[in-house]
Amino acid sequence: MADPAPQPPLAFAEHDHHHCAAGTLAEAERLAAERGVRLTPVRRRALEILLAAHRAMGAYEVLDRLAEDGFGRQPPVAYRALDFLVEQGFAHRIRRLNAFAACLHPGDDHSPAFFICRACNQVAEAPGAAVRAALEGLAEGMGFVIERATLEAVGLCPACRAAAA
Amino acid sequence: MADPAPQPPLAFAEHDHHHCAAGTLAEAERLAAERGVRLTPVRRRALEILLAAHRAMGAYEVLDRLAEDGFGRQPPVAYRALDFLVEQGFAHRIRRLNAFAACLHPGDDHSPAFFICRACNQVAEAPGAAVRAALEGLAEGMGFVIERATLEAVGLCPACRAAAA
DNA sequence: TTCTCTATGTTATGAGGTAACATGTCAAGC
DNA sequence: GCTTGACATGTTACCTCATAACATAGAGAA
Repeated sequence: MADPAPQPPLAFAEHDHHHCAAGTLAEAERLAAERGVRLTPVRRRALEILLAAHRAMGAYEVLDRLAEDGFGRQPPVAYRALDFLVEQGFAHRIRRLNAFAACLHPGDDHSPAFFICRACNQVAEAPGAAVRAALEGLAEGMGFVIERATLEAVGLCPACRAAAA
Repeated sequence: MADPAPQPPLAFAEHDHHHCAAGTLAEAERLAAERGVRLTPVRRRALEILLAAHRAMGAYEVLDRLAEDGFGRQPPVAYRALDFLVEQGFAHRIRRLNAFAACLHPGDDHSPAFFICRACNQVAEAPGAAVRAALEGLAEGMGFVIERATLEAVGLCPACRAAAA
């Protein structure tokens, strides 16, 4: 997975990353306690890794970091932690990239849309309510009941578009 | 890939399948000629297989059928044919299923949305223009330029919903 | 304490996907 | 009619992603 550009901002807009990561982690802890699920060391560490990277990461990449920290080095270790995070809405799976990314708004609206820059691989998360509504409109017409939706766009982020021009 | 239900209809509505398959194949041939690209035997056969199955199929499953018909039995044989079909808009890739499905409206609007029934694995294709527009709205706000979009919903089709109730 | 449920760790294997190179085929131009 | 170049097909070999199945260990309830 190439990573040529020097870390363009996440929502394609500058922000204080350390602050947002710490806040999100705290929020995840609060939600886990509230829901009676356990944010165990591996799970917590996996979330920290995703938050620190601030980009989509493959499961095996997360696994390597976990192994460095003394956790198991077999694939299920990473997949289990990541699956937990996704179930709880603390992370998202980006199917187009076979990768995972920390969720920046745990607890909110959970049909986010993703914008994936094909040049720098950055992923931006946007509230997908409007898109979801449009999809629901189609579904109703055919009697289909939506449970989960994958909304992913591939293209160029502002920075890479400027660089390419 | 389980296939428990007895082939519910594609757009979740009854229709003459042989007719729609033949028509789509003819249309694909016409478009290929018009565009100056070659719908060679493997490619044509791959499309026939997808049309006949009338559901999403994994690349290796398509490969098995191609091999039975005397084509190569190595993965690239299937992937190349399928990639061609996707490029030309004769088929779609369903990321959620790691699978491919014939397009029923080659030549039309090509940002279709897919509805995947988790019970019977049927996939319905719907014109995604409205959904696409909503996504464009989000993208504009952040200066992102969309090139391709993946719009996939997982849920229950009318038949399976009725069966489950 | 003991039982049970959940989480972690390991082995092994399945499924999806591609790079690189050799061979074949067809049509355009000499 | 031969050559050449572009594109298509076939093969080997390999990579990445993902999960099934089973063993072990901790945490919390009775």
